[in-house]
Amino acid sequence: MTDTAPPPRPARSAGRELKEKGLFEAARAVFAEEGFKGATTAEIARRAGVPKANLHYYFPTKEALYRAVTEEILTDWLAAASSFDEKDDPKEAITAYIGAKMDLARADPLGSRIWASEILRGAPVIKDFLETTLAEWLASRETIMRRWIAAGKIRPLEPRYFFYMIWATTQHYADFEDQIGALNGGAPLSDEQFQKAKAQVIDTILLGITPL
Amino acid sequence: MTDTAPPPRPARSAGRELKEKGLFEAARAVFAEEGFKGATTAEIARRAGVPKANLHYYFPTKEALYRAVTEEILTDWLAAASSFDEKDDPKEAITAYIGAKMDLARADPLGSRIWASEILRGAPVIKDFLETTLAEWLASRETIMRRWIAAGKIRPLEPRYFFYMIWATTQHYADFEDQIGALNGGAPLSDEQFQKAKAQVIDTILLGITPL
DNA sequence: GATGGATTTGACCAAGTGGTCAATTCACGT
DNA sequence: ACGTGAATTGACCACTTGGTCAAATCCATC
Repeated sequence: MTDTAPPPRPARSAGRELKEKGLFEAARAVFAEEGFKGATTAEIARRAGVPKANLHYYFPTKEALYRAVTEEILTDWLAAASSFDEKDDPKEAITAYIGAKMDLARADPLGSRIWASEILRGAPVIKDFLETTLAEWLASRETIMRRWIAAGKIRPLEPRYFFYMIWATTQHYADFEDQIGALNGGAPLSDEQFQKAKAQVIDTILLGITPL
Repeated sequence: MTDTAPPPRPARSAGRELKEKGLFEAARAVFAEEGFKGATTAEIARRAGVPKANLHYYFPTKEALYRAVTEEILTDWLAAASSFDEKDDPKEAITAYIGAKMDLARADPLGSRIWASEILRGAPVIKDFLETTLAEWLASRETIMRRWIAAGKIRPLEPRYFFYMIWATTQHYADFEDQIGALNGGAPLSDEQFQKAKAQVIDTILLGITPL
């Protein structure tokens, strides 16, 4: 993920990677808050504590930085998605998947927000990912779901709308963290609250797809 | 909604309201795509087909325009929310509410996207609404839900996480319309597809909260 | 058709934008 | 100590930003 565009050749210095990481994280925060267009390289550099010119030494353009940030997010998404495949039993697979997605939303809300912001502006950068990798992932899991339906393990439903519900709900805890906080007396969800929410999401969805 | 800041007094001209409406709608589109900071008054004026200086005649600042847009969205949200209260039976009330929220997402995706974008940037403009009106709405509906739980009409659960699931899922169909389209072969959901999705969301959530 | 306020708009401005560049400083092998 | 390439950064540039303004135009009423 850090080999997107290293200006010179071997890129060995540990200090270099550290600074690159600082800019990378600052960029995540600013892109998450302001979106691609609203984010400014000056603000990113300021948060990373480096002069703006130095940012452009590590990342030639704002878009290169944004693409680097974006790529990592897609990787994380796929990693969480793989937890769907670890079990053959629908209940276990879905429990693991929702749990992984909830944990990802909790651990990396910025990633989820950048994704959301990217979709809101028409997904210019990740459209290809959506149309190929994500579409394939979805299609193959739809096949699995339909097998479960045929086996009577879950009730008949359109698998894709089922996944949309999972994506929406889990990502809501990242994207709308501020709204949830405002409704929680101004404080973000505690770990206990979050665990309870996670359990409830899992229970509700599992119950919602049981055969009648 | 149009009385936010009418420069002169009686504001009677029909032409005036029409032009204001044009700017208003253009602003909705641009704010939805680019967020508050990313949106430019020049772009809004361009889409509305008027010179930028004219925009500033009707709306003195970009923020005034944004606030006008935002206010209408909150009104629409509350209108849809009221459908929760029309029935005493949980099944009917929840069905009506989810249906209304899905229909709103379908009819006005821009409003939902502006809301999402506003939350993503920390909700500076609607924070007060979240902490007062929305918090009160939620608290009072939580009371209703707990009554249903006590009566054994729905299974025990934390009402607020239940509502988050509804909000997340319904708004997903607006905020992530482009993603859904990309996963639908590049075309937005047809009316039939959308109706099916709506029905499935309602069925899954209702089933997910039935007493065991 | 003259009056006067409502409306329109091109020109303009100070501040901010992404990005460049040359001059400097640093780290390290010799 | 020296040389060399990597890394740093202040100054700068062309362009865009939100917003202003005064001059022009419209239009209902007299």
